[in-house]
Amino acid sequence: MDKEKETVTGQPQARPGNPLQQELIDLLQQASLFSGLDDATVLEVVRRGRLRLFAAGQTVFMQGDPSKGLHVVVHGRVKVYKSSPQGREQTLMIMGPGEPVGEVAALAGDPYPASAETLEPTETFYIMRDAFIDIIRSQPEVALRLLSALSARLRSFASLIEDLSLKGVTERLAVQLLSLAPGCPGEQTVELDISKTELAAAVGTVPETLSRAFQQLARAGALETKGRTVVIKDRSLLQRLAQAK
Amino acid sequence: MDKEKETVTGQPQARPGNPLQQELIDLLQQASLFSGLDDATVLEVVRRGRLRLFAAGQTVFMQGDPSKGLHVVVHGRVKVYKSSPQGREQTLMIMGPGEPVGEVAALAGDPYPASAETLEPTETFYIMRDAFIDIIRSQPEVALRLLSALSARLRSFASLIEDLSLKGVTERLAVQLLSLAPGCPGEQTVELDISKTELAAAVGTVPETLSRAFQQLARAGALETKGRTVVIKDRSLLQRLAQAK
DNA sequence: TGGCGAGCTTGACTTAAATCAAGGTTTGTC
DNA sequence: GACAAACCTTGATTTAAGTCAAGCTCGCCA
Repeated sequence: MDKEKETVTGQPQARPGNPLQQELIDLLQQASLFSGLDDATVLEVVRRGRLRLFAAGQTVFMQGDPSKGLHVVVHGRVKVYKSSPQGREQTLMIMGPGEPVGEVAALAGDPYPASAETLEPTETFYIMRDAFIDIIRSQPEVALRLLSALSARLRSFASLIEDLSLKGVTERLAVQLLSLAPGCPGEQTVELDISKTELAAAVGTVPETLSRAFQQLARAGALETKGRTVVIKDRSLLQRLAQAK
Repeated sequence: MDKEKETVTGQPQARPGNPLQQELIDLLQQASLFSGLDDATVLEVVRRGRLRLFAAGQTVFMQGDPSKGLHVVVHGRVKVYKSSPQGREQTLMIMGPGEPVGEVAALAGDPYPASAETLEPTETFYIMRDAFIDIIRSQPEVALRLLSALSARLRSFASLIEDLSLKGVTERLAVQLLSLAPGCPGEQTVELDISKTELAAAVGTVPETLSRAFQQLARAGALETKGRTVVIKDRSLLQRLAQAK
């Protein structure tokens, strides 16, 4: 697996614009940022951006890099994270198809406040900063949608802060698992879509501690695990275990 | 000091509109959310909101309350925080004059994701949700300003997450102190504008641990403290001590 | 001015979680 | 199908930070 990094300025691949434009328009209309806009507007957006391809594990941007534009994930997944000099990482969010990445930096023109890398082969639609600013200025609908995307993110950051500060690792893991499992009562099987090492970074801990947290939840009777498969045996118990320590 | 709490629905005080309108317009034009707007627009905003007065330590809203509108701090300060059942608190941010409070909930119409209380006697300008939505729809400028306010907040939340997850208490305290002190080199005196107990909640710890963190910084020669006065003796050392543990 | 109380500090102790080290398991590749 | 490389788990140890319990300091009010 080629893990060679690539700076923001490099262009992994740019597809020719014309034959695929309709496909792209369709894709962007799925994205919450642009959905519900008329074709002409989306066409304008498409004209001003381009597709970029990334291999699995490739860096999309690094914290501190100057921001030149923003990405909308077309398919694949992008992890946004902070890392310490000692090599520990805290995942801030994992963005999937339709979700924007790097828009905060693009808005302000500041350097990226965090790093981003792909978790799997990923394609993004990339819009340069100036074009993006034009679009939100001329399309109030887009600005409103962006506002609601940022609000949602603020809420999720606030609860991550709460959990990191006021809860223990086991509680945070329980929270995370509950958010992955769509929430019907009774037994329920969840297939993790990331490695446990990645899950540890998302929960804010190291793999060893994550492993012990899984043990604790299993010993309590809330779940069972086998590899990446998690069987939630007692959702309401798990909910109780997710409360502050 | 009357510490009696008051729900969001209660109205602490509503000033009569007319004679003070010009004063209010001036105040709002200072607020980053509305600055640079023409008088007519601001007048429209003023018409659709009202002033509210809060005593020191009074609850502005509680996490989970239904959100009815948003506040812009006119004077005083409001602390936004999360709290655990065990009574520990994590401060998310402290908002001063001109800054909006509760706008994320107001935008989405969701319950407040955190609680807020005043740190001192405070006056806010309060706009009901519907009026606020109207304003951002009809005033793209306001939407853009709100976007930049939310972006700034996201950046600060992201770095709080990073610090909580990847740094120790002493490092976080150093970060906090650096952000309070405007940043010229050489010796510098900072007067804390909150109690050390409040500072502990902002740094994400308890007063006992905060006290020991101050000791450590003092023993290292970075600063000296006396009551609420902090003398930064070696700013560059403090910056080094603020790096990840 | 004296005393009361909140806020702050200090010390001893406990607990949670990171680190270190090693062994086992899965996965993917040739 | 065998091997290597990640990935994951387990145990032992260390360290950071929270808790508990006093005692102190300072500002405020009677």
